[in-house]
Amino acid sequence: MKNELKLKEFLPYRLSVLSNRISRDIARRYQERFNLTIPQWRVMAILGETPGLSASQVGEKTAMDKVAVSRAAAGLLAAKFIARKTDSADKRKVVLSLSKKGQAIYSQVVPVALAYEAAILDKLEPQEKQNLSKLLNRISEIQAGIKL
Amino acid sequence: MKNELKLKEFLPYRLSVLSNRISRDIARRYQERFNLTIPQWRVMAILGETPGLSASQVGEKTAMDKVAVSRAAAGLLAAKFIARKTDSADKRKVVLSLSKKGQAIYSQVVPVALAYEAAILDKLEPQEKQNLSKLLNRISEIQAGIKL
DNA sequence: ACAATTTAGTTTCATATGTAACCAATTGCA
DNA sequence: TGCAATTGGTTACATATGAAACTAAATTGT
Repeated sequence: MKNELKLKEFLPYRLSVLSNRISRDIARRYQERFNLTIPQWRVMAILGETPGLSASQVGEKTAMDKVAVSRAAAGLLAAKFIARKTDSADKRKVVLSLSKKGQAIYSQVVPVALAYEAAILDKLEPQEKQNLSKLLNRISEIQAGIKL
Repeated sequence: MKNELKLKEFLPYRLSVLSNRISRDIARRYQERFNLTIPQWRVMAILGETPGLSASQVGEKTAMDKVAVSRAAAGLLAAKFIARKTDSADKRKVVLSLSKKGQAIYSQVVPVALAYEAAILDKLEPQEKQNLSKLLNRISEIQAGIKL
């Protein structure tokens, strides 16, 4: 059993540093070109995939808590990138979808996002990409199973 | 060329969600048991490995910016977990090292950190662990090379 | 030797984020 | 029914974080 800690080799640290670098990098692109924060973009991304979700469904799909969704939606609404109407069947719910304007932005942002991802993935072998994807899934499952 | 975005399959998103879950999980442990934030723990971790670093050296090694280091150090100093003295040769510099008390905490936190990591790594095959490590290094290098 | 620049670190201010309190609508069930 | 508990969402407050201004010390160039 190892009993010494080397930060550079510590998995949570390595993941965190890598992920934060990538997120900052992407955040800057979204910010500069489209004036979107990451949470805002996530909400748009999920609405672009699946329009007409309620705020809480957006939360589930994006792994954002409801406050974050609410705030992102408020910003997107102010920019008129999304529309928001209360569900007629359940008046607590709020149904979100991209506006015309939002769709236009969405279709501009998607290529930027995919290009960034491709800048990384294109340098990996097919086999490596597959390993990566499997490992991320495996680790996510394992993590979800860790008891406090 | 792919022209559609599925958030669940988007590498930066997957990395970010996984990394944030792990960080939150660990942060809670450090917080509850030792009253340490993640930046504070990182500073302690690096000082535990390499005592006597200056604040900026700590920043380099931990991938924290100087403001974060300064704040973490202030908190650790208040808790008397580290000592801080200005370098006699260069009086701008501040040399940090764990105090007795800090060392005691350090030796308690290390096993918690390693246990968390082991909870994940022990479920992977040796081959998978190796792949994971290589992939993280590869992607970090690739990321560092992406031009804005 | 000394003004201009750079470096180390801290402080300030503005923004982001998380937790908890809150409001309103719905559901459960006595 | 009718009222307690739950759910969806927003608001308020307290803390965290990042960018930029600032202070002090060291270095550079003349």
